This record gives sequence, C-alpha cells and structure tokens, in this order.
Amino acid sequence: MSENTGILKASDTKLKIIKEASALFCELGYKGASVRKIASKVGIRESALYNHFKNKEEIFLEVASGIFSNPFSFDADEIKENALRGKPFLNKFAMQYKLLTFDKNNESMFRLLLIELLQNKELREKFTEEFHNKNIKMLSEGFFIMMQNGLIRSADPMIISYEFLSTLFYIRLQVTLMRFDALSTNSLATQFEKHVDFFWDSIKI
Amino acid sequence: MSENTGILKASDTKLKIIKEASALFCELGYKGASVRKIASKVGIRESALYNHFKNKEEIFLEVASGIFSNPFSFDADEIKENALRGKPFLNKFAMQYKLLTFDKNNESMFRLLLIELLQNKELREKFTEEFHNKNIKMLSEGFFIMMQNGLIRSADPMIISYEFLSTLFYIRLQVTLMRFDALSTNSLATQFEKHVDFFWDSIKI
DNA sequence: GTCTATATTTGGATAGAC
DNA sequence: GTCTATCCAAATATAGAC
Repeated sequence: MSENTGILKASDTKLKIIKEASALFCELGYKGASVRKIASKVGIRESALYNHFKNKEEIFLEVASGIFSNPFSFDADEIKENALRGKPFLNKFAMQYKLLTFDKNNESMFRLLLIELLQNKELREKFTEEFHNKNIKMLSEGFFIMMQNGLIRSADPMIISYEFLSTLFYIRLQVTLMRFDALSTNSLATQFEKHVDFFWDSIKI
Repeated sequence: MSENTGILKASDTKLKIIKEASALFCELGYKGASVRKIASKVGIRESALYNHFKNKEEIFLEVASGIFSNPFSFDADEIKENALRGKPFLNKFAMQYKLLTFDKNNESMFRLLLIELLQNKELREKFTEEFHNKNIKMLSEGFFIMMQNGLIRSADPMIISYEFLSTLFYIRLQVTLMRFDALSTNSLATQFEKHVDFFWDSIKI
C-alpha cells in the first residue's frame, strides 16, 4: 500500500508536468517554454523535473506525441456504407473534422503543430502522414465507391480528395488563428457545412 | 564624396544585416536566430549591430515587413477582362500563386510566416488581410462577373472564392514543407493545374 | 561605425542534503 | 522525489576606446 502511494504520486507529478508543459509549449513554442517556467507551473524545482525526464527534449517529445492521437475513427465498413449514400459521407467526415477543430484539446495540439512544424522534422513527417496521407486514402476510397455507383462525376479520386481535404484544413487554420486571438468565429461557424454543400454540388451527377 | 562613402557603407551594412537576419529568422525562428549568429553572419560584432538597430525586435520587424510585399498585381480592368473569358481567370491567378510558391524569396518569407504566425499578433492580422481577405475580394469580383455572364453556375461568390483559394494555400503549404526537407516536389508540380481543371469543371455551366 | 570588454539575465542541467 | 545551491553556456545589451 505504501509502495503504491509512492508510485502513484510519481505518476501524478509526471502527468502534471506533461499537462503544464503542453500548455506552455502550445503558447510559447519549444524555445519559449523554458524548463524553469514548466517547473514553476508544476510547482516544483527544475531539478525535480529531471527525476521524471532525461531532459527538455524528452518532455517535448512526450507532449508532441499527443498531437496525432485519435484523429478519426472511420472503419472500412463504415466508409463503404456512408459512401454508398453519397453526400452523408462528406457530411460525416466534415463534421468530425469540425469537431476536432473546436475541441479544446485538439486545438492546443494543432497550435503546437503550427508552432513547431518548421522546427521539427519528425513533426513534419507525422503531419504529412496523419493529416494528409491518411485522410486522402480514406476519402479516396469513399469517392471511388461513389464513382462506381454513379453518384458523382468521373475524376481522379485522389484529386477529389485533395480538393475536399484542403478546404477543411484551411477552415481549421482560420478558426484556430481567430480563436487564438479570442476573435468571434461566427463568420466561420457554418463554413464546414457550406463547404460540404458546395463540394457536393460540384461532383454530384 | 567622403561623406557619401560613409553613408553608403552604413546603408550597405544595414542591408546586409537585414539579409542575413532574414535567412536566419526563416531557418531558426525568432528565438533561434540569436543576435550573435546574425552578427557573425554579417561579419561584425554584436555591439556593432546596435548602431543600426535599437534591438533584436527592430531587426525582426524590418525583416517581417518584407513578408507581404507585392503578392499579386491584378488591377480591376485586368480582372474584368480575364473574368469574361472564364477559365483563363482561374489559370492566371493560380499560375501567379504557383510562381510565388516556388520563388526563392517568397518561399523564405512564407516559411517565416509559418514559424512566427502564432507568436506574433501583427503577423496574424497581416496574414488574414493580405493572404486571405485581399485574395477573396479579388476572386469574388471575378466570379461575380462570370456568374453575370452565365459562364458559371449560381453560388455565393465569396464561397466559390474561399473554395478556390483554400486549395491553393494548401498546395503552397505542402510544397513549402517538402522543399524545406529537400524532398522532390514532382508529385505536386502539376497540382496547381489539376486544381484549376477540377475547379473549373465544378463551376462551369 | 566597429571593436574589446563587460554587465546582466535567462536557460539547461547536475550534486548532494533531506 | 523534492529541495537548495551551484555550474556553465548562451543570449541581450551597454560602455568606452579607436
């Protein structure tokens, strides 16, 4: 019992470090979030941090690993099922994207991604894989099925996916920037829906 | 004559500072580009920098002011003329966008923009104005004219513009990231053209 | 206008007591 | 596992000689 208490406390502190470090990295970037500031927010000394992490870089990597956690949760069957219905496929995808955009946790991670994208090669690679390739693949399967079933006009499914995804990303970027400055996102609130409407009209037969 | 020489030399050094600082800021970000590194690249001591700039921030602001210099150069007549022809309007806009994307100087500035976007409010505001609002306005006028002339289907010109612009931005982002890692952009080389083709098929009547 | 020298601050990291 | 104390490096900036 006394052993467990000790272990639990250690884990608690580590979690708190991750949490506070994450907030500081998101706000100030890697360089801006000093070890001192992190320790201070956690409520311990710098030296105590090094009982949980080898160095600053290790803290960052642990925080950064959260950026790409669970983006979407379509499975193959779900894709096929929705794709056969046409527009609902687009709607479901866009609405999940919208949910992520406005989700507090995902928003923080997206900020961190933007801040460190050009400073961290691993982040860029993961970005390409998780934010682009994975989504393009998923969408392409859907559009391919729609095409097969005569729901949409003929075109390269990869191109259609690219066009559909790029606008979603752009909306997300705009929303993130506006929310960063505490600006109202009213004007963008329905942009996801408008995108789906416009896009469906662009490809439907 | 001796006076002019002195003044010219001063100006030369200042220009060189801007140039080297720009390269370093683009590569390392604001915090990463230390005054030491800048001075070293210029070939002078840190202290000498302060004869040309009050402080580091002032150097950065001068560099950052170059980010938004001369993006596009459509005038109202040119817009109208091209819009009346339909697709060439899209092509011209996209090709100018592509040119900027691959232009070495503009590329550096775009990197700097990405690196500092979330660290600098002024940059965000300028970004919204110069990269978004200005382009949306320009495009909207074109699409409005096309709609009036029965060249494209009926829709909100702002929405059409948003859809068209967002993909261009996304391509630019991808290209910039790949070139940053010295990856081949072959797979993206024709993406601008493909975008125009797909988009025109999406709106033409 | 540039240099040497230096002040001052901040940041990352370690040693050793408790 | 946390603390105090301390080290060392790097960064911004200034003073004063040339």
